[in-house]
Amino acid sequence: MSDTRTRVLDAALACLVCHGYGGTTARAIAQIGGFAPGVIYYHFTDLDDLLVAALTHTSQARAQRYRATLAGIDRAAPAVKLLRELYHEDTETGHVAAIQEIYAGARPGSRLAAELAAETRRWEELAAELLTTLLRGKPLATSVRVPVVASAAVAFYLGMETLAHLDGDRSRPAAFFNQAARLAAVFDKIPRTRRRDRQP
Amino acid sequence: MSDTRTRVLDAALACLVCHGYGGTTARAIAQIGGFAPGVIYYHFTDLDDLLVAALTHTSQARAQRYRATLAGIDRAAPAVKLLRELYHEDTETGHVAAIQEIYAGARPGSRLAAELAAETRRWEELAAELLTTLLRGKPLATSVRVPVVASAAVAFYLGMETLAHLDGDRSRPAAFFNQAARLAAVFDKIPRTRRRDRQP
Amino acid sequence: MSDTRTRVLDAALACLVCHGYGGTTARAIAQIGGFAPGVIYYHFTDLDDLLVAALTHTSQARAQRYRATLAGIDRAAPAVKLLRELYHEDTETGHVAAIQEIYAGARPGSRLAAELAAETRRWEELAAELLTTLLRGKPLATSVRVPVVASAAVAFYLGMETLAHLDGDRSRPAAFFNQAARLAAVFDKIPRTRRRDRQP
Amino acid sequence: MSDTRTRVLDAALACLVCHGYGGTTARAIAQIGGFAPGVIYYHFTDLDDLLVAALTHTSQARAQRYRATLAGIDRAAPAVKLLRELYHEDTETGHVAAIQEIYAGARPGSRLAAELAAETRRWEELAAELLTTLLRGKPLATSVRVPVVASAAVAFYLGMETLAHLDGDRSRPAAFFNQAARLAAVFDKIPRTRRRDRQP
DNA sequence: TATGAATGAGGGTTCATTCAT
DNA sequence: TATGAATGAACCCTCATTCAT
Repeated sequence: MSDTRTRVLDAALACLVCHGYGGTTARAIAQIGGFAPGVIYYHFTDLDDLLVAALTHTSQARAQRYRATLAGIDRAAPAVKLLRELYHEDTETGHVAAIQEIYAGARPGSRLAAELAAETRRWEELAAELLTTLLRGKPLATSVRVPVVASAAVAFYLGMETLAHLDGDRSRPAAFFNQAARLAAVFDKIPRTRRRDRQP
Repeated sequence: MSDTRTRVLDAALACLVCHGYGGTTARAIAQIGGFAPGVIYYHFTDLDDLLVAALTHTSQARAQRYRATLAGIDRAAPAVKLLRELYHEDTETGHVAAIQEIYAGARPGSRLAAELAAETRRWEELAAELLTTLLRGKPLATSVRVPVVASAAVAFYLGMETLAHLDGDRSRPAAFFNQAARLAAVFDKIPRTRRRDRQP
Repeated sequence: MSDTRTRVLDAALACLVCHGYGGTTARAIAQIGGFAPGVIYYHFTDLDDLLVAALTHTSQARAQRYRATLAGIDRAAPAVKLLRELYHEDTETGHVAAIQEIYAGARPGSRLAAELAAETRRWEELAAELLTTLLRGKPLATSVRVPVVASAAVAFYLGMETLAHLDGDRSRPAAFFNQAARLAAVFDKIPRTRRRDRQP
Repeated sequence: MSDTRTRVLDAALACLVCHGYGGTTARAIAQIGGFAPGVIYYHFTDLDDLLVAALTHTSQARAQRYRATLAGIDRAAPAVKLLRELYHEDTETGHVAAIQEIYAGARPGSRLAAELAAETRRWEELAAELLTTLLRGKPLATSVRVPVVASAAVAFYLGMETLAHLDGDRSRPAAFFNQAARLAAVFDKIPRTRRRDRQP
């Protein structure tokens, strides 16, 4: 909770964004944050430990924002619109870039990877909630395993970000959202057949 | 074309798979390949140079295999079946794992990143060809920008692999292919409205 | 100003003396100084940076000593006597040997070479001051361009050291100083024709 | 005597000139000469061995040229004029630059250093011969130990070259020769007192 | 006689981490 | 609580040299 601790966390995220996982060294973080490298080891046992903390820090803050924004949305078109805005926020805050770097760098088996996997599951759950609401009463619902498609959505989001990151081309995500909006319009025209689901 | 050159390439790919991008050091590659680290620098100017060569090596070999396998397929169900098999090959050969590590590690702006972006475009083209064939005559075709969806497919494939890689869980891709098979069955039932497209 | 910084500087000079320019590696310096190689890079950005610092360090200290010792000397015989003593100090402190190695190793165009050239100009100026004083009022003065002869003196000193260094033969400089003393005696017998020069 | 052997020698000298002692590696020499690095080790046991051979190769050729050109010269002014021309040749052929690099790089105690010392002695002898002729019958001769001044001349020549090399400034040698010409004119005006020396 | 592949030691440099202050 | 100096392992890469061909 110390003020410095937060500064370190923020510096680590900023460092991931501008130097990448490989460039996120103790010295680089310290320089960005304007403190001595030793400080890191006062508040965290490890660089790995710091990264884990930074990951949950940003991920949970964003998840909360997503949940709050998407609450009550049950139609695809507005959902896509809001997601586009949220994604825009993600890029502005640097959240996605940082997370993406962690995905890139986390060694399977490490604590960081484990934490990242856990965080990923939370996002899959969030996506599943939204999907469930959107599919309620739709005939397509019978062909769709919600958790699987939720997971696929997260995977896609991650892959999209990886590609965007690679060549710094933000036009791809924009095209994706346009395409999604088009499909959402089609989807929203499919009538709901059943009214009473889940919550009796 | 030297024999050793190929050994170095293969060792680099193997190293990416088992040590990750960050662990793909000259020494690690040499140890895996059973040669002296200096050999690398005899055949390649740089580690970056080696990685670029390894990337195109495996990527183009796989692309050729995909193209050959998917030639002439115009229905979704068999396409999904073949893609599942091809993906299985990818994991067996280590191709995806290696590529995924390169995506993870390539610094934007580096030659490696540029090469990777170029390679990505080739895969997007391949996906676009398949999609075009599948969508031919379908009413959905009007709502779909083929290049965008092709690009999305590549992004999804990449993200899926990243997630699978993270926790070593291969069940996710399996679930994805199952879900895809289900949707493919639905898709294939949609009748083609137009018979004579593109090739008269 | 840190204590260690000075230790690194001294170790670098000592290393130049006993291992030569080519043998002045980070590791060799560290071993001589009794510290870890990494220390060098904590205090200096580069080996080149260290060498530049070491050069100015020793050169300016010696220049000051020369200037102080030779102040007010206006006759050749005592000048030669003092120069012989100063040269003896140079060899004892290792100053000449170190400088000579830097002359030998500095690549033209490098920062080290530039710094060395600047330092050389300072020595030429010092020599010019002495020469001016010695020549004041002598008829020979009309045949002598002071800056050129000063420059020649520095060149000679450097070459003499290079030769002495080559075979470790200190008898050559001794012979040179003897010869210089003999010529100085001749020179001092030439009467000054003009009394009132420069400073009235 | 093999043709290739000479090519290797020339390549080594050329390499010294353009890459310096430190850059005179087996590979660099081979590249300049247009042959495989292995060739060097066929004709020479060592890089050191090659440099020794290259040293004597160029040094003796130049010494012969100097001796032939200066034969019979007994007055200072023409001697300086010829030396200036010879020096110009030295720079054009790259002879001095190469030799200077060897002086710079030869480790004391090495065979190369020993050979260089021997070669230096030969140049000192050559200088002594010229000096003896010039001083014959001059009153100054009594104050001058010919071998010492000859040695000093060689040292000066070497130092001059080192300085010229450092900043690529060829104006210094030019100024030196001008100054020498002026002093030579003065010197030549001193009358010879004795007529019958050495050769009866 | 010449080649090109290969080796392994050692070069400069960076980094996570520790520790006295 | 924070600092900055220090460590030592490891990294990428180069080199003299060897050797099969």
